[in-house]
Amino acid sequence: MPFDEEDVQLATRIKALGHPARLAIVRALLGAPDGACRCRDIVRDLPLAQSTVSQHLKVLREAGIIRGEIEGPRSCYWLDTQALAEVGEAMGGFQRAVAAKTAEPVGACE
Amino acid sequence: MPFDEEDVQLATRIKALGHPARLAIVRALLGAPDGACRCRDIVRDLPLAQSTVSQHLKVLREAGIIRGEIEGPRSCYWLDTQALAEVGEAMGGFQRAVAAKTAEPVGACE
DNA sequence: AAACTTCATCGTAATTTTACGATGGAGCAG
DNA sequence: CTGCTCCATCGTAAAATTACGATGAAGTTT
Repeated sequence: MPFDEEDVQLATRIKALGHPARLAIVRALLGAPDGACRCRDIVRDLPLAQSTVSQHLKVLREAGIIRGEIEGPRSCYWLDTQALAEVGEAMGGFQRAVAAKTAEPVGACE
Repeated sequence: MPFDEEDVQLATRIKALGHPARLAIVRALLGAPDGACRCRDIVRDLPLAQSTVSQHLKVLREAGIIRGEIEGPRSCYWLDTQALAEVGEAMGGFQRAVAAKTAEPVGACE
C-alpha cells in the first residue's frame, strides 16, 4: 500500500470511529463523570454481545483512540485525548477549507 | 442493527473517510482551483488502478460525501460541503469535549 | 473451596472491503 | 466509420470486518 505513513495512521483512526457502536463507546467515555474509565457499563448500554463489544474496544485500542488497563475482572478504558484531538483537528481542517470554498460554488463542470 | 438511524449515517460518512485513498480524493477535491471538479487527475495521482479509484469514488458518493455527474467521458465530482461540514462538526464536538476534560486527568481507575 | 462476576480470546460464519483486469458505453478526433 | 480516451461496472479473489457463543483466566463473594 504505497501511501504516506501518516495518512495511513490518520485513516486508521478515522475508520475506527466509523461504526455506530464505536461512536457510542467514545461518547460514553467522554460522558463518564469520573476521569474516563468504565467497561461493563458500556456492554450494558450497547445492543451487542459482550464479546463483540470487547472486539470493538480492541479496534479502538489498536487505532490509538483509547487506552486501557486490563487488570483482572474490571477492565478500564479511557480516551487518548491527544489522538482524538488530532482526528478532530484533521476534520476541522476539512471543515475550514470547505467554509472558505462555499463562496465560490461549482465552477468548471461542463 | 439496532442503532440510531442518525448515528448510522454519521458512522457511514466517517467510515467513508477512513481510507488513505479516499482521504487523498477529498483533499484533491478541496485543493482543486476550479470550483471542485476533476476525475482523471485523481486517478493519475493515486497509486491505484482506475477501476479501484472509481470504486472509492462510489463509496464516497454513496456516503454522501461527494456528488458527481457521470456524463459520457469526462465525469466530474465535487464535495458535498454540507455533509463534510457535518462530519467535521461531529468531530469538532469530540475535540471540544476532550479539551474540557483535559484539565481533570484519569480519575477512578483502580 | 465453590460460586459468581467481568472480560479477553478463540473458533466460526456471514458479509463487506479492497484491489485488479476485462469489458463495454459514450463522446471526441482522425 | 475507426480509433482513442475516459470511466463505470462486472467478475473474481484475497483479506478484513462484524457478530455470536463458548471457553477460560482473574479477581470477589459467600
